[in-house]
Amino acid sequence: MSASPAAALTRRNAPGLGRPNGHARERFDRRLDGILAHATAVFCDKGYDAASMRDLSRATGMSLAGLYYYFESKERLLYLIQKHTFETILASLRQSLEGVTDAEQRVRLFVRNHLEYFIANQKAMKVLSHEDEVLRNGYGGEVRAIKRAYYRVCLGLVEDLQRARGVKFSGRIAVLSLFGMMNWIYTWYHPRVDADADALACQMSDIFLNGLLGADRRKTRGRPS
Amino acid sequence: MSASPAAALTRRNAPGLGRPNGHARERFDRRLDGILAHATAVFCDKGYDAASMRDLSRATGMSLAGLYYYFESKERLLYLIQKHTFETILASLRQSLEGVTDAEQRVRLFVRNHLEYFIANQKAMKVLSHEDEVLRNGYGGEVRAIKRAYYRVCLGLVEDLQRARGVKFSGRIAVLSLFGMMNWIYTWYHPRVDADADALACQMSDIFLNGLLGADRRKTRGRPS
Amino acid sequence: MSASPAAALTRRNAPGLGRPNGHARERFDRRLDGILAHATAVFCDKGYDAASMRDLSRATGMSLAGLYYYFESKERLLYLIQKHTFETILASLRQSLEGVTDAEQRVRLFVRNHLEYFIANQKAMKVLSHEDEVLRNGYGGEVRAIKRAYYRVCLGLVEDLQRARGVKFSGRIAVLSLFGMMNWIYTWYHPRVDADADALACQMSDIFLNGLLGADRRKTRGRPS
Amino acid sequence: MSASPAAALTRRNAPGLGRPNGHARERFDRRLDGILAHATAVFCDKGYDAASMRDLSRATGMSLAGLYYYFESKERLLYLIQKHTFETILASLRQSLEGVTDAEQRVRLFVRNHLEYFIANQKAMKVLSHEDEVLRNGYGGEVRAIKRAYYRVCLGLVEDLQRARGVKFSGRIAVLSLFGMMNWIYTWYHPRVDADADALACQMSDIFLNGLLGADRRKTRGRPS
DNA sequence: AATGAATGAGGGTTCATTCAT
DNA sequence: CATGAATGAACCCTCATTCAT
Repeated sequence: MSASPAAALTRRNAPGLGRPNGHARERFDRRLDGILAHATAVFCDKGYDAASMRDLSRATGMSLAGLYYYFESKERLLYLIQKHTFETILASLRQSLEGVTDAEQRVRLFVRNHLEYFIANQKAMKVLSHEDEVLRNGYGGEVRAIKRAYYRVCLGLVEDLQRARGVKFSGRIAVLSLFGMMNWIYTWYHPRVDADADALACQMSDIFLNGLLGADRRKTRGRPS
Repeated sequence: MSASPAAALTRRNAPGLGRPNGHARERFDRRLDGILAHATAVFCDKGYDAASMRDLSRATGMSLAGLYYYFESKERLLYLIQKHTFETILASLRQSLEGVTDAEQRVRLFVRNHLEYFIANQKAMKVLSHEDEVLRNGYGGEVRAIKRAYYRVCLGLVEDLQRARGVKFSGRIAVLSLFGMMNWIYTWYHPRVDADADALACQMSDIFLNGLLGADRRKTRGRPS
Repeated sequence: MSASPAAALTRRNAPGLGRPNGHARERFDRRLDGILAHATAVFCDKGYDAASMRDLSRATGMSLAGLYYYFESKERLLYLIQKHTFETILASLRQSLEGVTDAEQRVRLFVRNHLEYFIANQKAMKVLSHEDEVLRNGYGGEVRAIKRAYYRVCLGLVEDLQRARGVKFSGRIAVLSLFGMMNWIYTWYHPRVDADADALACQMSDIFLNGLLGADRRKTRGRPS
Repeated sequence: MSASPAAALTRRNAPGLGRPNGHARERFDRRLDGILAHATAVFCDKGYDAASMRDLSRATGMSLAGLYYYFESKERLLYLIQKHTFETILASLRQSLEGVTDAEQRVRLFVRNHLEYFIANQKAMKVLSHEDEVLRNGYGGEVRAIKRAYYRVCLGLVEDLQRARGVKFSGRIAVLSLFGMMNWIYTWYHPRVDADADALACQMSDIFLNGLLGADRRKTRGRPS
């Protein structure tokens, strides 16, 4: 997995086509990542639609036309941000799960990975969560594909757990509820007042796992009359 | 609680100042509610920022200028939608809780009320959830105040439950997690494939309540190593 | 001369066509004059172009549509104001000059009449002076005709003076300079700090008359080198 | 004093930040001055409020959006016109007065400078005179400050004259009357029928100076009975 | 006698984007 | 490698005006 949003992505003006791995390319990528970071902050603060290319120009200190040297459109900028964010969290997840076999531990690791990344990259994650529907056609499809893959990993973990414990519930709703809990934090999380990622992951994992597994052990359940 | 967004709200051109409850007023309010409904749909589909007054004009079949006869600004339109939605759900909640004393039942009722309203008014609830930060100053403040009130009711119910069962956890995080679970459904709920509101409420309540209360009865807990 | 702008003017909806001098007509005219007065104030404060019919509606307390019951257009409103103002000042002038034969006195009376009316009806006079070119076609022509008549009266007085004193100068420039002096006061006159109309008239008459007549008695004249 | 409205003024898109006095800057300023000139003509003909940015776009042959590349608002356009006009006339005045000590000559020079500039730049001067109140806040304040300075220069000259000749009259009213005479010409001056600036200056100076100084030498004065 | 409801046209301004340099 | 200059389309909103009632 690339550490840089720029490195692995096709671009409009990929420099050094004739001389791969050149210094020019590195410099280009570094610039590009810088812009991406600023764009993330701007999209996070104002929302994709309300953010203008001029806002980005101001934030990056680069001219409007200069931006277009790196990115062919505003939409592509959002796409690059979202794709990179998703790919990074997915890669980090795979690494995290490696070698762990216990079903519950694996779910806990999923939650922790998600929240750690979320809190360490709050702005990007808000852009991912909040600007979920704006990308259309090609861009949208690609991002949705990664998202589906990520979702399926989680669903798989939860179904493994079901099998391991012999409990029955809707995996879909369980997983989507979990994502709700986790993704919603962009609306309320404040680093200075709220617990850190690990603590949060612990609490949410508890709620989620107890909620699913402890279900059959409690008495008063069911719909309110 | 008024069944109409229009009825209880001050407006730019309030007709019938001399004869309250007159026919003119009724007709006005009906028109206004119609516009509000269409606007809700448009804001839901395109997002507030991306939706233009021309979109609304098209959707309502009313001229652009005609829209401004009813609403002094696009922002006010969103405000009216959000305020009415919040007020209605709050009123419905109060009615729902009336006479019920069991702490767990009260939490379950909160969840059911929220999800029932959410699913019955999906578009409005998405606009409420998704366009959370766009309203500024006066409008924003008013809506945020109602939201805080709604949050506090929920927090109160959860703390009552804590006291009743003698369990300890962060009410804040519990409640915000619950809201996350519930509000996130606007990103995935499809009436034709997913369970109805009651069933959903039941499952989410179970997860949430078992998650909080069943915690001490399970063994393998805590952070993954 | 009518004391009311309304009485002598053709109107769109002249009530009581079948019963002249009826009470309805009187009431109509009174209403109309009230509107005219408010409109004068609004045009004075914001300028004709920047003033909207809504501003007038607000200022008069009458509905937008109600305004159109009395005046067929915004332009006509300005026309009525300007025409009435001009006609009144002209009528007042004629009365003032009646019986006076001394050429200088007649000029002084012209100045005094102008300034007295100007200061007593500052707002109307500003609207007259400042919105000089906005009226087009029919309306514009009519007002310009009265204005020309007024100008000619003044020119006549000055030429009489020339003949009486046997001095030579451009009557046109003299008269237009005088109008400049007088009309410009709408840009600076403050009732509380500046002298009253009579004193002002006296000073301006002095400047003007000494300027024209004392010319041949002074030595250092002519263009600066 | 700059001969170009553009040269001395801060602008939205000031090119050549890194290379002052570069060709880019010159080209920019030339463009800007051209727009300013067209805008002056349009404001003169239709009035500021009635003139639309689309009118300016048409007059300049530049796109609407292009206009905004040079000027951040319509109001700023008027501001630049007025400020430049005032500054130029003030600078020209200072140069004109230099070395001249005779009090009367100095007043005559003031008049001549004013009228020469007025007639050479009729449109700009009309915009200055007629759109006197539309600028608000910062813009208005700045222009008003220059105007006050210009007024004070004139008042100073007139007071010097008073002292030199030992005559008594209200300097304020004298000066404002003089401005009235001079500024009013935008309402009537036609280059083809009226005398040139010098002749006009001579006549107005005569009226004004004789008016003030010859006052005590004439007999029949004072208010008409 | 007066108004509520409605509109087409147009207002000032900003948008994402391009292209010659 | 990056920008200054420029644009067509669209933005939100207000305009003078009408007409059924």
